[in-house]
Amino acid sequence: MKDGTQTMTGEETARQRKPRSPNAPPNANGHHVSAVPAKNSDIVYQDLRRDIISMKLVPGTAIHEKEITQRYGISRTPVREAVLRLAEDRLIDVIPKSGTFVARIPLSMVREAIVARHALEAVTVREATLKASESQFMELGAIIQRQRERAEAGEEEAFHKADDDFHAAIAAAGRLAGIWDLIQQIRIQIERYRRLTLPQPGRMLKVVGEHEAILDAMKRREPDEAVNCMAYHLNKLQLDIAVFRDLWPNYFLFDPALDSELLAN
Amino acid sequence: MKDGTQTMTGEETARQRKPRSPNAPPNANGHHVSAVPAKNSDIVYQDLRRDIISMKLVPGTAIHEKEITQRYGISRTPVREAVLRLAEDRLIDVIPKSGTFVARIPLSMVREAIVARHALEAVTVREATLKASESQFMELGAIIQRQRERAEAGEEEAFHKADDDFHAAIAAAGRLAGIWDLIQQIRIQIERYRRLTLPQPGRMLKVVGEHEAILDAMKRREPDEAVNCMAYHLNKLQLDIAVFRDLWPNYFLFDPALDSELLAN
DNA sequence: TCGAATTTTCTGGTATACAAGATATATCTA
DNA sequence: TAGATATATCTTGTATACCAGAAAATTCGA
Repeated sequence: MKDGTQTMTGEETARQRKPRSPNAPPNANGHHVSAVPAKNSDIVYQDLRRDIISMKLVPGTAIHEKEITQRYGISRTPVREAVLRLAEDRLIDVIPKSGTFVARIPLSMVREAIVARHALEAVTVREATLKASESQFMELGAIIQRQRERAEAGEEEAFHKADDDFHAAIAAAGRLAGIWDLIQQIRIQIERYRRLTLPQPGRMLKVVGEHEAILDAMKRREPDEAVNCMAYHLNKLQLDIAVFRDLWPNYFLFDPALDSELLAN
Repeated sequence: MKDGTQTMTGEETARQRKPRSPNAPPNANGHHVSAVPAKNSDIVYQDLRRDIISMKLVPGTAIHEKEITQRYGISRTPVREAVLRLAEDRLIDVIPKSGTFVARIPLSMVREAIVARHALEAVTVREATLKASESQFMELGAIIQRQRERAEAGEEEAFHKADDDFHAAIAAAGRLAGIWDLIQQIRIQIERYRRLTLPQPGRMLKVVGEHEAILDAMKRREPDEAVNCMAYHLNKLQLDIAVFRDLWPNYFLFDPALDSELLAN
Protein backbone atom coordinates (compact mmCIF):
# COMPACT_ATOMS: atom_id res chain seq x y z
CA MET A 1 0.00 0.00 0.00
CA LYS A 2 2.53 2.49 0.95
CA ASP A 3 5.80 2.55 -0.74
CA GLY A 4 7.90 -0.49 -1.07
CA THR A 5 10.09 0.25 1.84
CA GLN A 6 12.85 -0.64 -0.37
CA THR A 7 15.92 1.18 -0.08
CA MET A 8 17.94 2.00 2.69
CA THR A 9 21.34 0.80 2.26
CA GLY A 10 24.35 1.95 3.98
CA GLU A 11 23.75 5.61 3.61
CA GLU A 12 21.11 5.28 6.23
CA THR A 13 23.63 6.59 8.61
CA ALA A 14 24.06 9.96 7.13
CA ARG A 15 25.75 11.06 10.25
CA GLN A 16 27.21 8.84 12.83
CA ARG A 17 26.61 9.78 16.38
CA LYS A 18 28.67 8.55 19.17
CA PRO A 19 26.61 6.93 21.87
CA ARG A 20 28.48 8.53 24.62
CA SER A 21 30.40 6.29 26.85
CA PRO A 22 29.42 7.22 30.37
CA ASN A 23 25.84 6.26 29.97
CA ALA A 24 23.68 3.65 31.52
CA PRO A 25 24.30 0.75 29.20
CA PRO A 26 20.84 -0.54 28.45
CA ASN A 27 20.92 -3.04 31.21
CA ALA A 28 21.30 -6.60 30.12
CA ASN A 29 18.72 -7.61 32.62
CA GLY A 30 15.11 -7.36 31.82
CA HIS A 31 13.89 -4.09 33.11
CA HIS A 32 15.14 -0.71 34.07
CA VAL A 33 17.51 -0.60 36.93
CA SER A 34 19.39 2.50 36.10
CA ALA A 35 19.20 5.77 37.94
CA VAL A 36 17.12 7.57 35.35
CA PRO A 37 13.77 8.68 36.68
CA ALA A 38 11.23 6.01 35.88
CA LYS A 39 9.07 6.93 32.97
CA ASN A 40 5.37 7.29 33.61
CA SER A 41 4.66 4.53 31.16
CA ASP A 42 6.83 2.19 33.20
CA ILE A 43 4.93 2.95 36.37
CA VAL A 44 1.59 2.30 34.76
CA TYR A 45 2.93 -0.85 33.14
CA GLN A 46 4.20 -2.34 36.37
CA ASP A 47 1.11 -1.39 38.33
CA LEU A 48 -1.22 -2.92 35.80
CA ARG A 49 0.96 -5.96 35.44
CA ARG A 50 1.00 -6.56 39.15
CA ASP A 51 -2.74 -6.23 39.44
CA ILE A 52 -3.35 -8.58 36.54
CA ILE A 53 -0.94 -11.25 37.71
CA SER A 54 -2.33 -11.11 41.21
CA MET A 55 -5.82 -11.55 39.78
CA LYS A 56 -6.93 -8.28 41.32
CA LEU A 57 -7.97 -7.52 37.78
CA VAL A 58 -9.60 -10.71 36.65
CA PRO A 59 -9.74 -11.89 33.03
CA GLY A 60 -12.40 -10.06 31.07
CA THR A 61 -12.15 -6.83 32.99
CA ALA A 62 -12.30 -3.82 30.73
CA ILE A 63 -9.36 -1.48 30.82
CA HIS A 64 -10.31 2.12 30.31
CA GLU A 65 -7.37 4.19 29.17
CA LYS A 66 -9.15 7.39 30.01
CA GLU A 67 -9.86 6.36 33.57
CA ILE A 68 -6.22 5.43 34.11
CA THR A 69 -5.26 8.73 32.60
CA GLN A 70 -7.28 10.56 35.23
CA ARG A 71 -6.18 8.33 38.10
CA TYR A 72 -2.50 8.98 37.44
CA GLY A 73 -2.96 12.53 36.24
CA ILE A 74 -1.08 11.87 33.02
CA SER A 75 -1.97 11.86 29.35
CA ARG A 76 -3.02 9.02 27.13
CA THR A 77 0.33 8.54 25.46
CA PRO A 78 2.23 6.87 28.31
CA VAL A 79 -0.86 4.91 29.30
CA ARG A 80 -1.17 3.63 25.80
CA GLU A 81 2.48 2.65 25.83
CA ALA A 82 1.94 0.55 28.92
CA VAL A 83 -1.16 -1.06 27.47
CA LEU A 84 0.68 -2.01 24.31
CA ARG A 85 3.48 -3.59 26.27
CA LEU A 86 1.02 -5.64 28.26
CA ALA A 87 -0.63 -6.69 25.03
CA GLU A 88 2.70 -8.06 23.87
CA ASP A 89 2.99 -9.95 27.12
CA ARG A 90 -0.39 -11.44 26.29
CA LEU A 91 -1.82 -10.17 29.52
CA ILE A 92 -4.41 -7.99 27.83
CA ASP A 93 -6.24 -8.07 24.53
CA VAL A 94 -6.60 -4.89 22.51
CA ILE A 95 -9.55 -4.96 20.17
CA PRO A 96 -9.46 -2.00 17.80
CA LYS A 97 -12.29 0.43 18.02
CA SER A 98 -13.94 -1.70 20.64
CA GLY A 99 -12.02 -1.96 23.86
CA THR A 100 -9.15 -3.50 25.73
CA PHE A 101 -9.65 -6.27 28.26
CA VAL A 102 -7.64 -8.33 30.64
CA ALA A 103 -6.82 -11.47 28.67
CA ARG A 104 -8.33 -14.77 29.57
CA ILE A 105 -5.85 -17.43 30.56
CA PRO A 106 -5.18 -19.73 27.62
CA LEU A 107 -4.96 -23.13 29.23
CA SER A 108 -3.06 -24.64 26.34
CA MET A 109 -0.40 -22.02 26.82
CA VAL A 110 -0.25 -22.69 30.54
CA ARG A 111 0.40 -26.32 29.80
CA GLU A 112 3.17 -25.50 27.36
CA ALA A 113 4.65 -22.93 29.70
CA ILE A 114 4.97 -25.57 32.37
CA VAL A 115 6.77 -27.86 29.92
CA ALA A 116 9.08 -25.09 28.78
CA ARG A 117 9.91 -24.10 32.31
CA HIS A 118 10.79 -27.67 33.15
CA ALA A 119 13.16 -27.88 30.23
CA LEU A 120 14.88 -24.61 31.00
CA GLU A 121 15.22 -25.13 34.73
CA ALA A 122 16.67 -28.55 33.98
CA VAL A 123 19.55 -27.08 32.02
CA THR A 124 20.22 -24.34 34.51
CA VAL A 125 20.40 -26.71 37.45
CA ARG A 126 22.54 -29.11 35.46
CA GLU A 127 25.01 -26.44 34.50
CA ALA A 128 24.99 -25.06 38.00
CA THR A 129 25.78 -28.50 39.39
CA LEU A 130 28.79 -28.68 37.12
CA LYS A 131 30.08 -25.16 37.57
CA ALA A 132 29.00 -23.78 40.92
CA SER A 133 31.69 -22.62 43.28
CA GLU A 134 31.85 -23.24 47.01
CA SER A 135 30.76 -19.69 47.71
CA GLN A 136 27.75 -20.11 45.47
CA PHE A 137 26.77 -23.23 47.34
CA MET A 138 26.96 -21.26 50.57
CA GLU A 139 24.83 -18.53 49.10
CA LEU A 140 22.22 -21.03 48.03
CA GLY A 141 22.22 -22.44 51.54
CA ALA A 142 21.71 -18.97 52.94
CA ILE A 143 18.75 -18.37 50.66
CA ILE A 144 17.18 -21.65 51.75
CA GLN A 145 17.64 -20.72 55.39
CA ARG A 146 16.05 -17.33 54.80
CA GLN A 147 13.19 -19.02 53.04
CA ARG A 148 12.67 -21.39 55.96
CA GLU A 149 12.50 -18.50 58.40
CA ARG A 150 9.92 -16.73 56.27
CA ALA A 151 7.93 -19.93 55.91
CA GLU A 152 7.85 -20.46 59.66
CA ALA A 153 6.81 -16.86 60.12
CA GLY A 154 4.07 -17.36 57.60
CA GLU A 155 5.20 -14.41 55.51
CA GLU A 156 4.02 -15.59 52.15
CA GLU A 157 5.28 -12.72 50.07
CA ALA A 158 8.80 -12.83 51.46
CA PHE A 159 8.70 -16.58 51.07
CA HIS A 160 7.99 -16.34 47.38
CA LYS A 161 10.68 -13.73 47.02
CA ALA A 162 13.18 -16.17 48.51
CA ASP A 163 11.85 -18.87 46.21
CA ASP A 164 12.55 -16.67 43.23
CA ASP A 165 16.00 -15.85 44.54
CA PHE A 166 16.85 -19.52 44.88
CA HIS A 167 16.02 -20.34 41.30
CA ALA A 168 17.72 -17.18 40.09
CA ALA A 169 20.86 -18.04 42.02
CA ILE A 170 20.96 -21.47 40.46
CA ALA A 171 20.76 -19.96 37.00
CA ALA A 172 23.50 -17.51 37.91
CA ALA A 173 25.68 -20.32 39.22
CA GLY A 174 25.25 -22.10 35.91
CA ARG A 175 26.29 -18.90 34.13
CA LEU A 176 22.84 -18.79 32.59
CA ALA A 177 21.37 -15.69 34.19
CA GLY A 178 19.78 -14.70 30.90
CA ILE A 179 17.79 -17.89 30.84
CA TRP A 180 16.33 -16.98 34.20
CA ASP A 181 14.92 -13.86 32.62
CA LEU A 182 13.33 -16.10 30.04
CA ILE A 183 11.90 -18.37 32.71
CA GLN A 184 10.41 -15.41 34.49
CA GLN A 185 8.73 -14.31 31.32
CA ILE A 186 7.28 -17.76 30.88
CA ARG A 187 6.14 -17.84 34.48
CA ILE A 188 3.89 -14.88 33.91
CA GLN A 189 1.55 -17.14 32.01
CA ILE A 190 1.62 -19.76 34.77
CA GLU A 191 1.38 -17.37 37.67
CA ARG A 192 -2.23 -16.35 37.26
CA TYR A 193 -3.18 -19.99 37.08
CA ARG A 194 -1.18 -20.78 40.17
CA ARG A 195 -2.85 -18.03 42.14
CA LEU A 196 -6.14 -19.84 41.73
CA THR A 197 -4.85 -22.99 43.36
CA LEU A 198 -5.73 -23.09 46.99
CA PRO A 199 -2.79 -22.76 49.36
CA GLN A 200 -2.15 -26.16 50.83
CA PRO A 201 -1.26 -26.29 54.50
CA GLY A 202 2.38 -27.00 55.15
CA ARG A 203 3.24 -26.45 51.52
CA MET A 204 5.80 -23.75 52.21
CA LEU A 205 7.94 -25.96 54.41
CA LYS A 206 7.72 -28.75 51.88
CA VAL A 207 9.10 -26.43 49.24
CA VAL A 208 12.03 -25.64 51.50
CA GLY A 209 12.73 -29.34 51.84
CA GLU A 210 12.68 -29.78 48.08
CA HIS A 211 15.10 -26.93 47.67
CA GLU A 212 17.41 -28.59 50.14
CA ALA A 213 17.28 -31.81 48.16
CA ILE A 214 18.26 -29.94 45.03
CA LEU A 215 21.16 -28.22 46.74
CA ASP A 216 22.37 -31.48 48.25
CA ALA A 217 22.47 -33.15 44.87
CA MET A 218 24.32 -30.16 43.48
CA LYS A 219 26.90 -30.30 46.25
CA ARG A 220 27.48 -33.96 45.50
CA ARG A 221 28.03 -32.88 41.88
CA GLU A 222 25.39 -35.28 40.63
CA PRO A 223 23.74 -33.44 37.74
CA ASP A 224 21.17 -36.08 36.88
CA GLU A 225 20.02 -36.32 40.46
CA ALA A 226 19.81 -32.54 40.73
CA VAL A 227 17.68 -32.43 37.62
CA ASN A 228 15.43 -35.11 39.07
CA CYS A 229 14.98 -33.16 42.28
CA MET A 230 14.19 -30.04 40.32
CA ALA A 231 11.64 -31.90 38.21
CA TYR A 232 9.98 -33.27 41.34
CA HIS A 233 9.95 -29.77 42.78
CA LEU A 234 8.35 -28.22 39.74
CA ASN A 235 5.87 -31.04 39.29
CA LYS A 236 4.00 -29.78 42.30
CA LEU A 237 2.11 -27.54 39.93
CA GLN A 238 -0.12 -29.75 37.87
CA LEU A 239 -2.69 -28.76 35.35
CA ASP A 240 -6.10 -29.80 36.52
CA ILE A 241 -8.36 -28.14 34.07
CA ALA A 242 -11.61 -29.82 35.01
CA VAL A 243 -11.75 -28.17 38.40
CA PHE A 244 -11.01 -24.69 37.17
CA ARG A 245 -13.34 -24.94 34.25
CA ASP A 246 -16.16 -25.50 36.68
CA LEU A 247 -15.12 -22.91 39.22
CA TRP A 248 -14.14 -20.02 36.99
CA PRO A 249 -15.26 -20.81 33.47
CA ASN A 250 -14.91 -17.19 32.38
CA TYR A 251 -11.32 -16.85 33.40
CA PHE A 252 -9.97 -19.30 30.89
CA LEU A 253 -9.72 -19.80 27.20
CA PHE A 254 -10.28 -23.41 26.35
CA ASP A 255 -8.64 -25.14 23.50
CA PRO A 256 -10.94 -27.89 22.31
CA ALA A 257 -7.96 -30.00 21.37
CA LEU A 258 -6.60 -29.66 24.86
CA ASP A 259 -9.29 -31.66 26.58
CA SER A 260 -8.68 -34.94 24.84
CA GLU A 261 -5.02 -34.24 25.22
CA LEU A 262 -5.15 -34.05 28.97
CA LEU A 263 -7.57 -36.89 29.33
CA ALA A 264 -5.27 -39.07 27.32
CA ASN A 265 -2.42 -38.36 29.68
CA MET B 1 -23.41 -16.94 26.06
CA LYS B 2 -23.43 -13.49 26.83
CA ASP B 3 -22.05 -11.63 29.19
CA GLY B 4 -19.59 -12.32 31.16
CA THR B 5 -17.39 -11.06 33.35
CA GLN B 6 -18.89 -9.58 36.11
CA THR B 7 -17.34 -8.74 39.01
CA MET B 8 -14.44 -7.71 40.47
CA THR B 9 -13.11 -5.09 42.50
CA GLY B 10 -15.62 -2.76 41.79
CA GLU B 11 -14.35 0.68 41.57
CA GLU B 12 -11.97 -0.34 38.89
CA THR B 13 -14.70 -1.09 36.44
CA ALA B 14 -16.99 1.80 36.15
CA ARG B 15 -19.02 0.24 33.44
CA GLN B 16 -18.98 -3.26 32.10
CA ARG B 17 -18.89 -3.91 28.43
CA LYS B 18 -19.49 -7.13 26.70
CA PRO B 19 -16.64 -8.25 24.51
CA ARG B 20 -18.60 -9.25 21.52
CA SER B 21 -18.39 -12.79 20.47
CA PRO B 22 -17.81 -12.84 16.76
CA ASN B 23 -14.48 -11.17 16.82
CA ALA B 24 -11.02 -12.19 15.97
CA PRO B 25 -10.07 -13.96 19.16
CA PRO B 26 -6.71 -12.50 19.96
CA ASN B 27 -4.86 -15.19 18.20
CA ALA B 28 -3.17 -17.66 20.42
CA ASN B 29 -0.22 -17.60 18.17
CA GLY B 30 2.40 -15.00 18.54
CA HIS B 31 1.55 -12.21 16.18
CA HIS B 32 -1.42 -10.92 14.38
CA VAL B 33 -2.79 -13.22 11.81
CA SER B 34 -6.29 -11.98 11.55
CA ALA B 35 -7.81 -10.22 8.62
CA VAL B 36 -7.76 -6.77 10.13
CA PRO B 37 -5.76 -4.32 8.06
CA ALA B 38 -2.25 -4.24 9.40
CA LYS B 39 -1.54 -1.19 11.46
CA ASN B 40 1.15 1.16 10.26
CA SER B 41 3.14 0.50 13.39
CA ASP B 42 3.19 -3.20 12.54
CA ILE B 43 4.53 -2.53 9.09
CA VAL B 44 7.32 -0.33 10.37
CA TYR B 45 8.08 -2.85 13.11
CA GLN B 46 8.41 -5.77 10.75
CA ASP B 47 10.42 -3.84 8.19
CA LEU B 48 12.88 -2.57 10.78
CA ARG B 49 13.08 -5.96 12.41
CA ARG B 50 13.84 -7.66 9.13
CA ASP B 51 16.55 -5.18 8.26
CA ILE B 52 18.16 -5.45 11.68
CA ILE B 53 18.13 -9.22 11.78
CA SER B 54 19.52 -9.44 8.28
CA MET B 55 22.31 -7.08 9.34
CA LYS B 56 21.28 -4.63 6.65
CA LEU B 57 21.19 -2.23 9.56
CA VAL B 58 24.33 -3.04 11.48
CA PRO B 59 24.75 -2.61 15.23
CA GLY B 60 25.41 0.97 16.17
CA THR B 61 23.43 2.45 13.33
CA ALA B 62 21.38 5.43 14.41
CA ILE B 63 17.65 5.18 13.89
CA HIS B 64 16.05 8.49 13.05
CA GLU B 65 12.37 8.45 13.81
CA LYS B 66 11.83 11.55 11.75
CA GLU B 67 13.43 10.09 8.68
CA ILE B 68 11.29 6.97 8.93
CA THR B 69 8.29 9.21 9.36
CA GLN B 70 9.02 10.88 6.05
CA ARG B 71 9.88 7.68 4.26
CA TYR B 72 6.57 6.05 5.11
CA GLY B 73 4.55 9.24 5.02
CA ILE B 74 3.16 8.67 8.48
CA SER B 75 3.43 10.44 11.80
CA ARG B 76 5.76 9.82 14.68
CA THR B 77 3.27 7.94 16.82
CA PRO B 78 3.21 4.62 14.94
CA VAL B 79 6.93 4.85 14.27
CA ARG B 80 7.55 5.32 17.93
CA GLU B 81 5.38 2.32 18.72
CA ALA B 82 7.47 0.16 16.43
CA VAL B 83 10.68 1.47 17.95
CA LEU B 84 9.49 0.70 21.46
CA ARG B 85 8.57 -2.85 20.50
CA LEU B 86 12.00 -3.39 19.00
CA ALA B 87 13.53 -2.02 22.17
CA GLU B 88 11.69 -4.68 24.14
CA ASP B 89 13.04 -7.28 21.75
CA ARG B 90 16.50 -5.94 22.61
CA LEU B 91 17.16 -5.22 18.97
CA ILE B 92 17.58 -1.50 19.52
CA ASP B 93 18.63 0.69 22.41
CA VAL B 94 16.68 3.83 23.18
CA ILE B 95 18.67 6.43 25.05
CA PRO B 96 16.37 9.15 26.35
CA LYS B 97 16.90 12.61 24.96
CA SER B 98 19.81 11.36 22.98
CA GLY B 99 19.05 8.85 20.29
CA THR B 100 18.12 5.32 19.38
CA PHE B 101 20.57 2.87 17.90
CA VAL B 102 20.61 -0.66 16.59
CA ALA B 103 21.73 -2.70 19.57
CA ARG B 104 25.05 -4.42 19.64
CA ILE B 105 24.93 -8.19 19.89
CA PRO B 106 25.53 -9.31 23.45
CA LEU B 107 27.66 -12.40 23.04
CA SER B 108 26.81 -13.75 26.46
CA MET B 109 23.17 -13.69 25.49
CA VAL B 110 23.90 -15.45 22.21
CA ARG B 111 25.58 -18.21 24.13
CA GLU B 112 22.65 -18.59 26.49
CA ALA B 113 20.17 -18.41 23.65
CA ILE B 114 21.88 -21.34 21.99
CA VAL B 115 21.62 -23.33 25.20
CA ALA B 116 17.97 -22.44 25.69
CA ARG B 117 17.12 -23.33 22.14
CA HIS B 118 18.76 -26.71 22.55
CA ALA B 119 16.72 -27.42 25.64
CA LEU B 120 13.44 -26.39 24.08
CA GLU B 121 13.93 -28.12 20.77
CA ALA B 122 14.83 -31.24 22.67
CA VAL B 123 11.47 -31.38 24.41
CA THR B 124 9.52 -30.59 21.26
CA VAL B 125 11.19 -33.31 19.24
CA ARG B 126 10.82 -35.76 22.10
CA GLU B 127 7.12 -35.07 22.45
CA ALA B 128 6.68 -35.15 18.72
CA THR B 129 8.36 -38.54 18.55
CA LEU B 130 5.88 -39.84 21.08
CA LYS B 131 2.74 -38.24 19.72
CA ALA B 132 3.11 -37.61 16.01
CA SER B 133 0.55 -39.15 13.71
CA GLU B 134 1.24 -40.84 10.39
CA SER B 135 -0.04 -37.81 8.51
CA GLN B 136 2.30 -35.57 10.42
CA PHE B 137 5.22 -37.79 9.51
CA MET B 138 4.20 -37.48 5.88
CA GLU B 139 3.98 -33.75 6.18
CA LEU B 140 7.45 -33.59 7.67
CA GLY B 141 8.71 -35.69 4.80
CA ALA B 142 7.13 -33.30 2.35
CA ILE B 143 8.80 -30.35 3.99
CA ILE B 144 12.17 -32.05 3.81
CA GLN B 145 11.65 -32.76 0.14
CA ARG B 146 10.70 -29.17 -0.52
CA GLN B 147 13.79 -28.07 1.34
CA ARG B 148 15.98 -30.35 -0.73
CA GLU B 149 14.60 -28.92 -3.94
CA ARG B 150 15.26 -25.39 -2.76
CA ALA B 151 18.75 -26.35 -1.65
CA GLU B 152 19.56 -27.81 -5.02
CA ALA B 153 18.20 -24.73 -6.70
CA GLY B 154 20.34 -22.62 -4.42
CA GLU B 155 17.40 -20.55 -3.26
CA GLU B 156 18.67 -19.63 0.14
CA GLU B 157 15.66 -17.71 1.36
CA ALA B 158 13.16 -20.41 0.46
CA PHE B 159 15.53 -22.93 1.97
CA HIS B 160 15.50 -21.19 5.31
CA LYS B 161 11.75 -20.86 5.14
CA ALA B 162 11.49 -24.63 4.76
CA ASP B 163 13.94 -25.05 7.60
CA ASP B 164 11.69 -22.98 9.82
CA ASP B 165 8.66 -24.93 8.70
CA PHE B 166 10.32 -28.21 9.60
CA HIS B 167 11.06 -27.20 13.15
CA ALA B 168 7.64 -25.60 13.52
CA ALA B 169 5.95 -28.76 12.27
CA ILE B 170 7.84 -30.81 14.84
CA ALA B 171 6.67 -28.55 17.62
CA ALA B 172 3.13 -28.76 16.31
CA ALA B 173 3.33 -32.54 16.17
CA GLY B 174 4.39 -32.52 19.80
CA ARG B 175 1.39 -30.34 20.64
CA LEU B 176 3.83 -27.64 21.66
CA ALA B 177 3.22 -24.99 19.03
CA GLY B 178 3.45 -22.28 21.66
CA ILE B 179 6.98 -23.31 22.49
CA TRP B 180 7.91 -22.82 18.87
CA ASP B 181 6.91 -19.19 19.23
CA LEU B 182 9.23 -19.02 22.18
CA ILE B 183 12.05 -20.60 20.22
CA GLN B 184 11.57 -18.10 17.45
CA GLN B 185 11.83 -15.27 19.91
CA ILE B 186 15.06 -16.72 21.23
CA ARG B 187 16.38 -17.21 17.74
CA ILE B 188 16.21 -13.50 17.07
CA GLN B 189 19.21 -13.08 19.32
CA ILE B 190 21.11 -15.84 17.57
CA GLU B 191 20.16 -14.94 14.03
CA ARG B 192 22.28 -11.82 13.67
CA TYR B 193 25.27 -13.76 14.88
CA ARG B 194 24.55 -16.58 12.48
CA ARG B 195 24.36 -14.21 9.55
CA LEU B 196 27.97 -13.29 10.11
CA THR B 197 29.16 -16.85 9.72
CA LEU B 198 30.32 -17.50 6.23
CA PRO B 199 28.08 -19.78 4.23
CA GLN B 200 29.87 -23.07 3.97
CA PRO B 201 29.67 -24.85 0.62
CA GLY B 202 27.34 -27.80 0.65
CA ARG B 203 25.93 -26.81 3.99
CA MET B 204 22.36 -26.65 2.79
CA LEU B 205 22.31 -30.24 1.61
CA LYS B 206 23.93 -31.34 4.84
CA VAL B 207 21.11 -29.71 6.77
CA VAL B 208 18.61 -31.64 4.72
CA GLY B 209 20.39 -34.85 5.62
CA GLU B 210 20.28 -33.99 9.30
CA HIS B 211 16.59 -33.31 9.06
CA GLU B 212 16.12 -36.70 7.50
CA ALA B 213 17.98 -38.34 10.34
CA ILE B 214 15.71 -36.62 12.83
CA LEU B 215 12.60 -37.71 11.00
CA ASP B 216 13.86 -41.29 10.72
CA ALA B 217 14.42 -41.51 14.44
CA MET B 218 10.97 -40.08 15.03
CA LYS B 219 9.39 -42.62 12.74
CA ARG B 220 11.11 -45.40 14.64
CA ARG B 221 9.62 -43.85 17.79
CA GLU B 222 13.01 -43.54 19.42
CA PRO B 223 12.81 -40.31 21.43
CA ASP B 224 16.36 -40.35 22.74
CA GLU B 225 17.80 -40.91 19.32
CA ALA B 226 15.63 -38.15 17.87
CA VAL B 227 16.87 -35.78 20.55
CA ASN B 228 20.43 -36.75 19.75
CA CYS B 229 19.95 -36.09 16.07
CA MET B 230 18.40 -32.74 16.87
CA ALA B 231 21.28 -31.85 19.16
CA TYR B 232 23.77 -32.76 16.45
CA HIS B 233 21.81 -30.67 13.99
CA LEU B 234 21.73 -27.62 16.22
CA ASN B 235 25.34 -27.98 17.27
CA LYS B 236 26.36 -26.86 13.82
CA LEU B 237 26.20 -23.34 15.16
CA GLN B 238 29.05 -22.88 17.55
CA LEU B 239 30.13 -19.78 19.33
CA ASP B 240 33.57 -18.76 18.17
CA ILE B 241 34.00 -15.39 19.69
CA ALA B 242 37.66 -14.86 18.97
CA VAL B 243 37.13 -14.66 15.23
CA PHE B 244 34.25 -12.26 15.37
CA ARG B 245 35.85 -10.07 17.95
CA ASP B 246 38.66 -9.44 15.52
CA LEU B 247 36.53 -9.08 12.40
CA TRP B 248 33.69 -6.91 13.70
CA PRO B 249 34.63 -5.62 17.11
CA ASN B 250 31.99 -2.93 17.01
CA TYR B 251 29.10 -5.27 16.37
CA PHE B 252 29.31 -7.05 19.69
CA LEU B 253 29.01 -6.40 23.35
CA PHE B 254 31.61 -8.35 25.22
CA ASP B 255 31.09 -9.73 28.66
CA PRO B 256 34.48 -9.91 30.36
CA ALA B 257 33.35 -12.98 32.25
CA LEU B 258 32.49 -14.70 29.01
CA ASP B 259 36.02 -15.00 27.73
CA SER B 260 37.38 -17.16 30.48
CA GLU B 261 34.16 -19.06 30.31
CA LEU B 262 34.60 -20.05 26.71
CA LEU B 263 38.29 -20.65 26.99
CA ALA B 264 37.65 -23.01 29.83
CA ASN B 265 35.32 -25.05 27.69
C1' DT C 1 -45.19 -5.35 20.33
C1' DC C 2 -41.41 -6.37 17.75
C1' DG C 3 -37.74 -5.76 14.55
C1' DA C 4 -34.87 -3.10 11.58
C1' DA C 5 -32.60 1.11 10.50
C1' DT C 6 -30.51 5.20 12.36
C1' DT C 7 -28.12 8.00 15.61
C1' DT C 8 -25.24 8.55 19.55
C1' DT C 9 -21.38 7.43 22.23
C1' DC C 10 -17.84 5.01 23.15
C1' DT C 11 -13.21 2.96 21.57
C1' DG C 12 -8.39 2.74 19.73
C1' DG C 13 -5.20 4.66 15.83
C1' DT C 14 -3.09 8.69 14.20
C1' DA C 15 -1.36 13.41 13.64
C1' DT C 16 0.70 17.30 15.60
C1' DA C 17 2.63 20.53 19.02
C1' DC C 18 5.33 21.34 22.90
C1' DA C 19 8.74 20.43 26.69
C1' DA C 20 13.19 18.85 28.70
C1' DG C 21 17.55 17.14 28.24
C1' DA C 22 21.82 15.93 25.61
C1' DT C 23 24.92 16.75 21.89
C1' DA C 24 27.21 19.50 18.71
C1' DT C 25 28.50 23.99 17.13
C1' DA C 26 29.70 28.59 17.65
C1' DT C 27 31.54 32.24 20.40
C1' DC C 28 34.26 34.44 23.73
C1' DT C 29 38.21 35.08 26.77
C1' DA C 30 42.93 34.57 28.15
C1' DT D 1 45.82 29.32 19.63
C1' DA D 2 43.60 26.75 23.37
C1' DG D 3 40.20 26.16 26.59
C1' DA D 4 35.91 27.26 28.50
C1' DT D 5 31.39 29.13 28.00
C1' DA D 6 27.15 30.03 25.62
C1' DT D 7 24.03 29.05 21.98
C1' DA D 8 21.72 26.29 18.52
C1' DT D 9 19.96 22.00 17.15
C1' DC D 10 19.26 17.66 17.71
C1' DT D 11 16.82 13.79 20.43
C1' DT D 12 13.03 11.37 23.04
C1' DG D 13 8.96 11.94 26.30
C1' DT D 14 4.51 13.90 26.88
C1' DA D 15 0.14 16.33 26.03
C1' DT D 16 -3.70 17.18 23.16
C1' DA D 17 -6.87 17.08 19.13
C1' DC D 18 -8.98 14.62 15.57
C1' DC D 19 -10.58 10.58 12.86
C1' DA D 20 -12.79 6.23 11.64
C1' DG D 21 -14.98 2.20 13.17
C1' DA D 22 -17.69 -0.61 16.35
C1' DA D 23 -21.09 -1.19 19.92
C1' DA D 24 -24.95 0.44 22.25
C1' DA D 25 -29.00 3.38 22.43
C1' DT D 26 -32.68 5.27 20.05
C1' DT D 27 -36.04 5.96 16.72
C1' DC D 28 -39.00 4.56 13.23
C1' DG D 29 -42.06 1.42 10.68
C1' DA D 30 -45.04 -2.59 10.27
